[in-house]
Amino acid sequence: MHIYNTLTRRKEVFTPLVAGKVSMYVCGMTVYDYCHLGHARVMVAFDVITRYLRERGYDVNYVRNITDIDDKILKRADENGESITALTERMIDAMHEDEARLNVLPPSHEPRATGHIGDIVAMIETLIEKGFAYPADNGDVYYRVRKFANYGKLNNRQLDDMRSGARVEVDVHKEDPLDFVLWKAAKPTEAHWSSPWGNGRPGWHIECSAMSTCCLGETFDIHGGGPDLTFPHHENEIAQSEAATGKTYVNTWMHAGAVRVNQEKMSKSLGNFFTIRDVLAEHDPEVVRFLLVASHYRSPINYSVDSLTEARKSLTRLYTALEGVESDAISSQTSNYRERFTQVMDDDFNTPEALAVMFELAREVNRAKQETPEQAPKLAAELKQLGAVLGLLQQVPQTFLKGTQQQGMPLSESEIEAKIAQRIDAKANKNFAQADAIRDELAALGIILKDSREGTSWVFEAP
RNA sequence: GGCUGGAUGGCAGAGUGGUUAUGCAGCGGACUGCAACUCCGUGUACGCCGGUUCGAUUCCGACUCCAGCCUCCA
Repeated sequence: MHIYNTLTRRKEVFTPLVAGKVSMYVCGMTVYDYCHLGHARVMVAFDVITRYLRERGYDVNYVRNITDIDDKILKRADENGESITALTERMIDAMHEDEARLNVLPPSHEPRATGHIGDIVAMIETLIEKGFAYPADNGDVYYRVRKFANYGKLNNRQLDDMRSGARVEVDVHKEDPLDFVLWKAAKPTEAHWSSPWGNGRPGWHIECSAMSTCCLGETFDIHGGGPDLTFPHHENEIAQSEAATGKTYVNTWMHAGAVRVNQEKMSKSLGNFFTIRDVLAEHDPEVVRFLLVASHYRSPINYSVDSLTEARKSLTRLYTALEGVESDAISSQTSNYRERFTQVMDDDFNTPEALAVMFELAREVNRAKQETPEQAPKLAAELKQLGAVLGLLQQVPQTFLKGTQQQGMPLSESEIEAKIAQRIDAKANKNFAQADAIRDELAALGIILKDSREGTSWVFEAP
């Protein structure tokens, strides 16, 4: 199995530290606002990775943190006139709701920064003892970047290049402009914890070093996150952890590609983001998930309503293949399709190729349905099983196809069924004009009828 | 300015040193009362210029353009 490692900039054979086990940490959300599609990308990407690793027999310990103390949280809570805890709890609940709707399985552990202040303080103390950090006279504690020889290795960056291009404000309390904060002194009215350096709160980067070490050990297999975290966040994590432990922090670094809108990165600072809940208010969550899985996890993906429409059509094809076939049969034998699926997923989780295999299998199912019906359930079951690895195709086909998850259904199911019954009568009486009129009437509303030997079924496609 | 990626057919999106990706859309046929669904068949492709090679979309170099990071952002 090969995984692309951001650190070495190439695909490498994946060998976990402990045979059969995978330790994985992914940077999660800072909970001051609702999650947007960029967050969804990371959630879904690492959900697929986890599902696939488990499918391959690995025991995966998947840790994804929650940053629940941070400047933006303080600011937002203040603006809203609510307590920090009220804000973060509200956003954490919303996040869990969003991911459940996207069929993202919960991580094995979800540590919160505020739950690990002791570990954070201990790590900072170690860094000070080893000379990699220093308390400043304003109560902050900083990391001494130039002391860490390998600084920049994840981003292939030279310290002096950075200095010339640095746009960071020069902080008089720092020894060097590149130094970053580990512990931030609190103003008297701000939320704080006590520490050897006075009341304060952790800097952003240190919490991930502390929590990952705490949950997974000093060295672990995979560290993941969004595309904008390689610098400075992950670079700083390496500096902190490797200075503190003297050991390799992470073997494989994985980063998801950006979600774009109009070819520009979707981000908080650009203000061009769509929240997950806004998108799900109008689209079936599985369609959104399909869209995210239809591109390779490292590729940028451009979001638009058209791309969702495309995703819905593609997914409709897969569900159409499953429609009207028993798909819960258990088949233990390894087929050619499953082998190919495994082969492409083994190559850095190539989900677009995996879907291509599934589309070919869907064609095979459709063929079987009309030529060798006794073979169809086995093939359909396999398609559904492969879908499960990607977190797709687990709905009852009719449920998906009838679009009950979708907004804008103009008629109730019973009303539609009544129309269909009328049309069947008309057809039985050879009154094709009336039958066609009913079909056209429904089609105008986005309800497409499909006749088959078993009767008439329908699909809802928003007009 | 430094560092990363990328440029594929009408659109989306994989991949490969010589042979069909896949999906959507298009076209022809089968099925159908007519359609839809489904099936069968089918067209348009690898930014630009050089190099390596028997042969490059695929490897190497230059160029152009796009995106990301270098500041909080997934």
